[in-house]
Amino acid sequence: MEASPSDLTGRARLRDAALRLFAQRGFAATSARAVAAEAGLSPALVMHHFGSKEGLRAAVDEQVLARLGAALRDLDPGGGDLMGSLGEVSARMFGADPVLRGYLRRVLQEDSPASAALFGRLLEGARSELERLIAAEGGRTDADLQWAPFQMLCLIVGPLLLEPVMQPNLDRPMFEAPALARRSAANQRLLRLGLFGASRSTGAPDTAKPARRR
Amino acid sequence: MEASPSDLTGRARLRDAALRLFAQRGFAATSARAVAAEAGLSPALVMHHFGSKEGLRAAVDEQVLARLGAALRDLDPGGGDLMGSLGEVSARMFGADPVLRGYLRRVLQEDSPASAALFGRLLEGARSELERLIAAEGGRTDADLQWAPFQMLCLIVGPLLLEPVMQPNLDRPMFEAPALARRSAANQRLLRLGLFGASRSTGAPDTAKPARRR
DNA sequence: TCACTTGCTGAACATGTGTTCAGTATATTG
DNA sequence: CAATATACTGAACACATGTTCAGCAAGTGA
Repeated sequence: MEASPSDLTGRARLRDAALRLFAQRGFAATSARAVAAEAGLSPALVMHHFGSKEGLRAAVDEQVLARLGAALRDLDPGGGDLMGSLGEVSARMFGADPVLRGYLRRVLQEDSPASAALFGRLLEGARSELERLIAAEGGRTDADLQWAPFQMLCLIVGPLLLEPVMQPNLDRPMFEAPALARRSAANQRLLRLGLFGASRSTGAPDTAKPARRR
Repeated sequence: MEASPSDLTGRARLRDAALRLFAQRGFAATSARAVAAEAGLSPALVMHHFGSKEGLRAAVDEQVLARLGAALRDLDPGGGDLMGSLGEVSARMFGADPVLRGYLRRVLQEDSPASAALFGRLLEGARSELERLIAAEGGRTDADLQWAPFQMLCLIVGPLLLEPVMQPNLDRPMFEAPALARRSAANQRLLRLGLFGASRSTGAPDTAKPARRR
């Protein structure tokens, strides 16, 4: 059961409103007054609770990164599905919440140390995932192992970053479940076989159905 | 021979200064006064020449898209190198000019119709490139042909978008020539063979040297 | 010479910004 | 009950913003 907005404390409502507006318009383009109005509260309350607009941003960052960190943490345990788990988490995180998507898009666009650190964690995840992938495939590869994790991340994070310009070129929402599943499958196939390999059925089963009309 | 800043007309100097600052800080976070100061001119001149700050943005957009369009236009003629030509143009465009890179990053982050249209053109380029790739490979593929062009673009545009968060995780500049060449090679290999295919020497020759220390 | 356009400026205006502060309810604690 | 802390507000402050406007200097054509 979700708590209705008016049930939350002022602090939480301000933080949520800020998350929404920052995701939509960006930090610089969002005024403290707009946040307060969205939350139905007084602008002065922002200062009371967070000290400054920058403090508000920090609080929002913290909450988002906590949510993201939690999601990334219960990613490992299965260990079986190989890189499909990244598609999983991306589905659970990004697919569910367009606001979170927008905010993450903004964060990954900055060049603050915090952003670089977040990306570093994603990179580490991609690296270990890649190692498992390689091991499962027999340890044989001619690929550029320094760059491969970045390629993985580009494939996964790219659609998130490009959503605003990509979506108008598609006929169905990019982040609904079937599209996500299809993308995840396409990424796995690309990484394992390239565009031209025949899909021999070794390794993970192909769970994707091309469930898109047209 | 480059024209020194003081040789340019006020209008051009304002536009160039705006390009620089928009690329660096974003549009919303850049004041008309800051642009004027960067150009060594009066803020009122922005209004005189462009009517409004939005007009200034339009002028900058126009110039950048013209530059980009020209670069994309003399991409086709060769026709031989397959998708390597995209690496080529990306090297000539993005590698050369960090300012242009920053600005393009900002543009691809917006959700204006102009941005979507620009991406649409990139997408079309990727599609035709992909068709040539498939034809050259014998026309046989199990890949997801609807999604494949997006995958290509993610691999190419991803490093551009992620530069601010990626660069701190690397020990060499991402957009110097050898890194670009290496990335282009890695992308070609990934698309053709995946991470695990043996690099049989059919098709385009492998022109990349892993010219990176460490 | 005059009139006229063009590039450009300084000062000002109205508005929106982040932030401060005194003060008011409401609850909690002694 | 009084005392105190907490959540919250309205009005104000200092400042930055986009924009306007009257006017200056310089070049051009008649």
